Amino acid sequence: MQAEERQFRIEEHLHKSEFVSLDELAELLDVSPSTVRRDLTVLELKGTIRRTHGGARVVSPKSDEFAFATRDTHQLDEKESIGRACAELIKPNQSLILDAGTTVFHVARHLDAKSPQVITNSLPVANLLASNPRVEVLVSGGMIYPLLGVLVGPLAVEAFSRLHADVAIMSSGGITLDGITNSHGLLIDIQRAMITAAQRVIFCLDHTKFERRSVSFLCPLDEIDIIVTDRLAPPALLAGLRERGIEVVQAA
Amino acid sequence: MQAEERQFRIEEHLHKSEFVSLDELAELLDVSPSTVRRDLTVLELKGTIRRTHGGARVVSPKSDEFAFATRDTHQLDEKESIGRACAELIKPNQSLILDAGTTVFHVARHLDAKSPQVITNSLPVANLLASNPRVEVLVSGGMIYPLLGVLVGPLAVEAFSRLHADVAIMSSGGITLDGITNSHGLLIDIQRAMITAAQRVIFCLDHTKFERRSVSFLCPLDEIDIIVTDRLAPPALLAGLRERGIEVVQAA
DNA sequence: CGAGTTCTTGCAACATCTTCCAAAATATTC
DNA sequence: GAATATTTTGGAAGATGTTGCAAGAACTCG
Repeated sequence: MQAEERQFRIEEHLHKSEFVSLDELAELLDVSPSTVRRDLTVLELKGTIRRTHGGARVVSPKSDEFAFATRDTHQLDEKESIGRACAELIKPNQSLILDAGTTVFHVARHLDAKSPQVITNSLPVANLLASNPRVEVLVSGGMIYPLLGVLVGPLAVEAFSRLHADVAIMSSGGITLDGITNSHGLLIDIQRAMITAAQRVIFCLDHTKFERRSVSFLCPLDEIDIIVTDRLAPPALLAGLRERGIEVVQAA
Repeated sequence: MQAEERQFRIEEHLHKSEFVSLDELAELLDVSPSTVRRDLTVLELKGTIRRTHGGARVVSPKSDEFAFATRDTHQLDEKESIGRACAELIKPNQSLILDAGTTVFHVARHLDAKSPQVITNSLPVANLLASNPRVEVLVSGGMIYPLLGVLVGPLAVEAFSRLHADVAIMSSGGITLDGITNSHGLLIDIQRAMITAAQRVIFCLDHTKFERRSVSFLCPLDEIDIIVTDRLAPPALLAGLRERGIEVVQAA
């Protein structure tokens, strides 16, 4: 049987059953587990499926929650501790702008009743804080970018360009000594407006973002006040950041 | 069973019962208590549940669904059929403004991919449609009114006063021959802006809203094009509405 | 405070994954 | 069509992840 044929049948099978084990597939396709593994790797790269221990699942299960909230368990520990550490930097009664990244979502979870005013363009963050009567949540307008639940477009940019906050809590796709970069072009304008609207700017970046460059340039380093990261961030780059006057916090 | 599958079933179970004991889960999933503990730790990190001694609870009772979506089972059948009937009135490719009432939420559920452009100030509606990649959802900005998940305030009013749509689908607290009334003062300005922004105005009102007057006046009858209601609406008032040129649809 | 329960931590057994290599299948060249 | 590259496949060794258990710490409740 051809590789493509096999992979097609794996996809097909997954549409029916949400999850398949490796052995199941090996038997179904009558090939060795090794071959199935290779096929799964290809399919995962293609983005049509997601590998798990012992098998594979469809990319988006029936869950109606947003992709990142359920799917993204990458660097979960790191993001969690970054979230806690960043929340600790916030003083009571400060007004905050919250970016739409997955790391910032974890910050929101730790904010609790600390800050009475939060401005965000992230639906997951809005949903999270909506149930907390002690937090006042202002949602920017905008078009929903489906997978991530981010509000984008001119309405969002304008909302931020006309508001003001004490602190902006941001995340992005990459950081080098040349500055911060991010992958989604749609987000760049909004993030720029967020940075401009805030007195202080905090970036939450797990170690995988260091020394990485994404497609679009977001801002130079001198616009950043604090960077919160985890223990595994490369010391060399951290030293460089400190040299430029940026406060670096490493979460436990 | 897979770790993910287990965790999904734990979440699912918790949505039903608010609290589960460790032993209960261990038996349900047929794994050791240790494994359940580990799953709970992961889920807590993800933020979907909260661990307690001896088990786990939902993160905050009915947090991810807004009050009305769970609590309001009043006239559920009626609202459901009104929702369906109203959705049928929409022609493909019309742009819609969706109000934040519970009845309108049911309309959204039946829209499917009919209308590629939806504008709303309701978080529940936004969440609902966000997972549908074929619908373009524009969210008005605004402050979250916690219990209902409605976006209110100047940002919301302004968003609607600067947008335009073919149809506005509205609901409210009461209707008489004198016009439409609603209870939340905060919503009045926004609803007025919605009505102004739309070419045609549809009101979805179950029979309990008829001959009732709420605190604030919203609009006179001549701004309404269509009213969708259920079988139990009082015929006298319906006749009066028809006399004034309003199209009345009674859902089965 | 103390008895009982529940939680954390470290550990060993087991399953699964990755990496590498040799055999088989397929493609390419002359 | 034979000889030689290239790709694909299956398997083995070692790394990594997962699970259940037990001992000690921490918590709950009377």
